[in-house]
Amino acid sequence: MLSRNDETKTEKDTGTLGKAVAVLEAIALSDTPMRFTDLLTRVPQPRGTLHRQVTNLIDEGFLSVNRDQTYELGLRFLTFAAKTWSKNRFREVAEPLLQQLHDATGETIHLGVLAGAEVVYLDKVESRQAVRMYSQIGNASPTYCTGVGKAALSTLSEHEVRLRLDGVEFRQFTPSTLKNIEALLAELQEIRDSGFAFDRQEHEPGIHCVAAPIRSQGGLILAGISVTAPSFRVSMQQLENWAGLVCDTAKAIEREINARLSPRA
Amino acid sequence: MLSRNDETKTEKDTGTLGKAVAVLEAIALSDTPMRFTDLLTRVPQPRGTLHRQVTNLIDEGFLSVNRDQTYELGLRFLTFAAKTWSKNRFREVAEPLLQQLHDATGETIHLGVLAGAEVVYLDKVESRQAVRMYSQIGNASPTYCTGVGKAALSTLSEHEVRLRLDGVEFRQFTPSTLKNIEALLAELQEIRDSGFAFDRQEHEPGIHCVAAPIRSQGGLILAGISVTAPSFRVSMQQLENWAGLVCDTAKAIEREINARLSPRA
DNA sequence: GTTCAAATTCCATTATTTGGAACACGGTTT
DNA sequence: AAACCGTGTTCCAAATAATGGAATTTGAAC
Repeated sequence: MLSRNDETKTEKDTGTLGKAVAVLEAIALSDTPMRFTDLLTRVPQPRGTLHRQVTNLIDEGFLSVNRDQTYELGLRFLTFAAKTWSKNRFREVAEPLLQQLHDATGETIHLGVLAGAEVVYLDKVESRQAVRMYSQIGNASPTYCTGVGKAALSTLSEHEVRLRLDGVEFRQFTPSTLKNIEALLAELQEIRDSGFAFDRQEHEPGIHCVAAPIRSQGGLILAGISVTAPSFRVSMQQLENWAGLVCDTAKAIEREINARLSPRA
Repeated sequence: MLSRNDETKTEKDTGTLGKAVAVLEAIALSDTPMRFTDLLTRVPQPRGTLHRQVTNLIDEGFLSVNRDQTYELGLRFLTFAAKTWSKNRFREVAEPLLQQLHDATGETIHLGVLAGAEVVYLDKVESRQAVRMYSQIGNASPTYCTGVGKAALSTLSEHEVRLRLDGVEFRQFTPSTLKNIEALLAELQEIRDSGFAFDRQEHEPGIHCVAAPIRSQGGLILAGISVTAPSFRVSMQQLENWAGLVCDTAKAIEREINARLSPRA
């Protein structure tokens, strides 16, 4: 569908709602507590306007104020997220298969889906809940340095990948993080050939993984699963040995999803 | 715009935003997948209007469409929730103390805050992650049948409680669920006297707990913590023994919060 | 190929948001 | 005490974005 400006990207302010979201993002992205005036400097809006928006967001529970007049994201997000998560059909279908993969490997399993230029983690299976709960689920990570991200991107054409990552900066998390879009495209081609992706400590030092892509609903959902492990305990060789298993699981999830979602059941 | 009841409580539609939220709630509350026409029957809006609202919500990532044209809550909620949770100062401060309480009792600890007539769980500490992650955190439960809920309510006057619970139906989850506001008020008085609350299998059969209230930021935050256990393993007597510990922890959290939040640090 | 219901788009009307400026409040300085 | 300043809050005519009835497209079933 030909929208207003199609050639570039998703546009900014979807009217009133878009502006409200801009406020929420400003608060979400800052790492220091924000007072009203701080917000004012980050959101290009006059005082009166911003104040009313903030008030509305508070009324709806998407923001809350501390006594020192700093703002925090509101509990409403937790409530909605709980519903989002528990009712997500994709996650629901994948869950038992992720569990199987965990049982087979003994390592942490991630399920992530592509959202714009990032990958959002939808589920995680691990034995000991060492890390706190929301630590990973819901997290948005870059695509270019994660196994799941690269796997998911590999289902797209070079052109589509360029479009999607347009303007994304290749932040160097570790020495092995890919440097630019060309390096990424080259690796994506390898992934297309082999059917699976590695993250060779590209996002976090000492952590690597093997991942496989999932493409569902005729490309509406692009996702991936991975087996993640610390490099001191699990070798690259071991990851390679798991690759087939990961791919099989991905394919199985794909089949399940398409079976359950294609008809209007 | 003549709203129904203006003088009593918070009103409904905070303009455009409120309507958008109404759409999201309609989708969140239904247990069956919703198509466009289904939505139309639940949200009192003309086709054109609703359609544009839905489109905007999709653009922002708060909704997503499946191929069969059913709607789901979008991943954006997970992303925001992850931020909400990890940056929540209250939770952050309480966390180590909850952990201590868990170590001392060996049972599941909940931290919940009052939001309107409900209590939303902010954190949970348990040894084995038997239940899946979003199972409890972010969940909104009634106040009148949960330990945390009753504890939190006990910090309010009778009048305030009546206001807050105005229009809330006392759903009978179990035989011991409180029947009405009078029964609740009577019990709240006992809780005020003793300083702690019980949930005597009032929400879920076989599950009971002991809870204590937390009041912070001059009443801006009303919350509670609880030690929850299955009744077959932990007796009411044991819960009573823990009551003092729970109260102490609640008080400790209260002090921590007030120390950290009162000045404009 | 036709039919029908559902989803989507259109656009003049209308209601809501806007934003500048005035007001209120708490703390600090003269 | 009084003037001051940096906040946050409220107001209201003007501007803009949302509205909703009707027309158009889509797509599945016959």
